[in-house]
Amino acid sequence: MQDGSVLAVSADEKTPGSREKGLNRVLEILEFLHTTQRAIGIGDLAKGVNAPRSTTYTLVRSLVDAGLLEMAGDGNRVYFGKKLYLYGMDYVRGNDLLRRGRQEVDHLSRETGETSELCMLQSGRYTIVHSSPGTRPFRISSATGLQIPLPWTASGRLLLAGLDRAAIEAMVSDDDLVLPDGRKLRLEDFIADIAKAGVTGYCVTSGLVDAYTKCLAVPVFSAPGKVEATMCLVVPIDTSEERTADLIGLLRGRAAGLSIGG
Amino acid sequence: MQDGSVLAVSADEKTPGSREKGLNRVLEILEFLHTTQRAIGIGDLAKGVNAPRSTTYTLVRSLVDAGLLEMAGDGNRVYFGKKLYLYGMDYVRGNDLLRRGRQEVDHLSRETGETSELCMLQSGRYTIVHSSPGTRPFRISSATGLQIPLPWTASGRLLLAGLDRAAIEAMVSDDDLVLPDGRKLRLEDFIADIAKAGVTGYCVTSGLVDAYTKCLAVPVFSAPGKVEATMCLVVPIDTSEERTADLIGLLRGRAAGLSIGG
DNA sequence: AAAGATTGTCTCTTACAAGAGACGCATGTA
DNA sequence: TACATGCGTCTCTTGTAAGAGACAATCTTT
Repeated sequence: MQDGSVLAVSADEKTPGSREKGLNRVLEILEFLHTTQRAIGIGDLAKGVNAPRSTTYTLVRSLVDAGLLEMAGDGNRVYFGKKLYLYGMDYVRGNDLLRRGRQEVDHLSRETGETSELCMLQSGRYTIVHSSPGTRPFRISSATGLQIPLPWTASGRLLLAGLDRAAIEAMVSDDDLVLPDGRKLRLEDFIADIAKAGVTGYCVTSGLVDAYTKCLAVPVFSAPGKVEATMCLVVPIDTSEERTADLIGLLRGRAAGLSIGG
Repeated sequence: MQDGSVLAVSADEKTPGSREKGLNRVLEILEFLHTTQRAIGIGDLAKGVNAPRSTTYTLVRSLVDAGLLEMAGDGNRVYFGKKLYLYGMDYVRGNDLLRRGRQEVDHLSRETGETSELCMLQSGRYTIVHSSPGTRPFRISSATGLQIPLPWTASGRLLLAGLDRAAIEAMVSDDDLVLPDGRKLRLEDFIADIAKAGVTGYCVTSGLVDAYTKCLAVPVFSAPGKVEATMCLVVPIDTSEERTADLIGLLRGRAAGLSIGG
């Protein structure tokens, strides 16, 4: 059985006299910096990942030497380093879908004026991989790279299309089914949504993450039947039926262009 | 007394019964993938970084679980993962200079038709952080992220401007002074070049990396006197004096726009 | 079909890194 | 002048992860 608990950052403290593996500490550090989105002092970093100060200093030094982290302006703060940027560019280069998807998303948001996003599964969770803000006065933006429970989003329903019931259950925890406003989704309904989305080839959700927006998503295939990513538009919840349909049509066309044998 | 020997990838084998730290192995793995620029089998990866197979399997599993690496299409090859891309984007977001520099470079290459690059120091070595190919029939391209000895480039001379003699010597090994064609640069000449570049505010080198190109570089400052990056154009070696001067003027203007109090 | 190479998993040992904590040096604040 | 708080470095111990190597299961080659 898969042990899903990668990076159980805080939470437990199982064995009292247990030491944490250095690599795991590093992974936690990176993840922590990703959430803070800013340079942070090493002391605070140690607190943040709940690691001993001495260990943290050692690890940070290694990472800085390697260029994965950099000391930020002041002198005693750290943040991501150039190496990570370079590796990230390597990833983009080796990944046609991401490269073209980014362009398509930028293009879509300019064309429609709506916020547009490219989403993928990332270690079992929904992730906004690239987003381009719309031209509307109010910005509907979720941070790139943010991990969001799958049931909260239209894309989540598409990304799970094709998986069997057991696989879906394994990816969705009970907490995930609780929406930001406190409502609880029924697992049955979610699974039904997924099935429906798989058939219709698109998905629209209204007022799930917040009360003012509607999310229109379509799948991007990496192989027939395999949903690799989704493209979505985040529009005001009162967008007309007609415009919604138009936008979905547009999305589907573009997604088809991205897909490989869809 | 900085111990420069991070990632002494191959080379020594000092203590016979010595074990390598997991984190270092990971750093080597990442660096190796960066050089190969493609997905690679775990067995080959182990060979490539000269690590035991069992260890490599364990580490790769951790990294894949964490999303830093991904199993590539076939199923038994690995390459960089989405997480690294996300971290890289975080780096870009937190780094005004890089963000604006990338745009400027893209713009410059479109405007001049020449290959344009943004370069920075990366753990003591010259690194092409972003490059945009020119429109010339022959492409002069060095891979992004490639680490090149400082003395081979015009940018290298500018990046070291402001450092004292000792600091320069510490950053340049004897091997670095040997050019690709076998000629050996004198350290004195290199240091003199640096001083001159610091005063004139630009640097031109001809036929250093290869016999057909000339490199025009200007510094980008992050603080008065502190060279954070360089922008450069790679042009045919027979480019006229006049056009060269024009291009340098253009570069200087753009670099000034990027600099913060320069 | 036998021999060889490769792949993924597992076990066991011991070299060594994670961590506790002390230390000196800066700050800040009573 | 004392007292507290945070930073960076260092030392020493011990729990544990790196690594050697055996294993069965595929694929290639001959």
